[in-house]
Amino acid sequence: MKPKIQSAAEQVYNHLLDEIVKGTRPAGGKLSEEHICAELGVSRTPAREALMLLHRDGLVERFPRRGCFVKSQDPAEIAELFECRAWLECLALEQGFELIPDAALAKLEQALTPVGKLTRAASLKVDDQLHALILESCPNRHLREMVGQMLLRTHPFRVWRTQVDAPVEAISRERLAIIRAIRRRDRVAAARLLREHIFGGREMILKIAAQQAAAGGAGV
Amino acid sequence: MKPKIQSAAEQVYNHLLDEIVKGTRPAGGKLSEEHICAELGVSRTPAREALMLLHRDGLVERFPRRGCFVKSQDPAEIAELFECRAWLECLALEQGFELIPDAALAKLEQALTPVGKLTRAASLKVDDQLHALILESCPNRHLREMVGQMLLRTHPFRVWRTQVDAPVEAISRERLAIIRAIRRRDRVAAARLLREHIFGGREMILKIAAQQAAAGGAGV
DNA sequence: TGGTTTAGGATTGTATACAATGTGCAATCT
DNA sequence: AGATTGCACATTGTATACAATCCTAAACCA
Repeated sequence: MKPKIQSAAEQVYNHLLDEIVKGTRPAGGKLSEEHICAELGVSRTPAREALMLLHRDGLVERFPRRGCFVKSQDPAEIAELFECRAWLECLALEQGFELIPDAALAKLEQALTPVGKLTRAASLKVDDQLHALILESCPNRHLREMVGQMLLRTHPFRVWRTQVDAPVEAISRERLAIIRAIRRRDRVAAARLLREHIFGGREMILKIAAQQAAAGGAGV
Repeated sequence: MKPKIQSAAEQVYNHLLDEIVKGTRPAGGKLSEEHICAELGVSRTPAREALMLLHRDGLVERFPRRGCFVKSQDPAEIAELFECRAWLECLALEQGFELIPDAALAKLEQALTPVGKLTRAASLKVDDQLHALILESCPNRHLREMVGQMLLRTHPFRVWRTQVDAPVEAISRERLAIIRAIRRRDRVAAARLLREHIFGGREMILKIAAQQAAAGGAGV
């Protein structure tokens, strides 16, 4: 493990990325360049660069001469986001289907075996690993990049689920079904289950968004 | 038409984008910040920003502390690029299938009618319009963005075809078949024809790349 | 009282100066 | 002769200063 020295711009980028993805930075919040500089102890140049990178990732909106804001998505946009992710991830799954190593799948299946008593954190971790596995097994680099972007953009919404009483066991069963379908190399079933899994997540997110809109008034 | 005042960074971006897409800047060529400044009469800050945007578009490679280069793609990468574009564009076509206005299709069909005597330029123009139509009719914004990126990244290779005696008439017939399939709302046929059309283009590009590799020695 | 205008402050866009790092060549040593 | 080390140069990364624009709000006029 080398210390991996990284530039100031990368540090700012990673810091802000982490905060946005984890939900620390509220959606719609302003990202003033000077404020970021003061907070992280760098000059405006790397701060600007980091904001541009976050804009590239679709996590930040930039308005010329007005500044940057953490991207706030209305329900329609969220729906489109998950829709697109479902398409692309299913595509990636189908393309790399034969390349997914059974050993990794077995490990994931084992991590899910006592489906009844899984903590939410453990379930989420397996979810990450499953989607990462699908991503990495895709042989087409461009598709990999795009699926990665979709995962990144939808990631901020995952924390929402922790705020609601998500049916952990049912969702874990969905994941298990996907993994087993891949293990027995049932292409169409795996793709269908994956799509349904992502769309199920979308519905849950949209439900929470509707609740928030009803409660908070102003959208996210 | 407002003059649409644009920032220095945008001007540099548009300028370089145009040059790269049109093939004026040779693939693999270095893009020195200072050199660009001197050429376009701006300072290094907007030049850097433009290079970052081109990097985002996948048209420029950035090596830390070493500089930027026009992205040079080996045949395997080119193949992957067109493959990914075919998948995404077919997806976009299917999603926006019913939304493609017949009037626009009719216009394109008319522009192709005397298939025998079409200039290469006219044929390319119709190609642009056809793919733009498919892109714009897709209702999912994220998918639109991604298909747009794919079109951008594959665009530099289109000029290659002008260097070879591409069978203009045959390709025009392919386009006509796609348009007619959409007009009669034959979903599966349209998707299949579009995929074959893009893959055909890929094969042609790869053939030329192989020729260039054989002739020039060093890759693009 | 309500709308318009204009000064003020704050923030982004751009230019430039400085610091850090990589590259290439030449001199030296084995 | 070949490899290696050291130095000079070129280029990128960062910091800071200046210019242009936008937002706010108070003052002004009808």
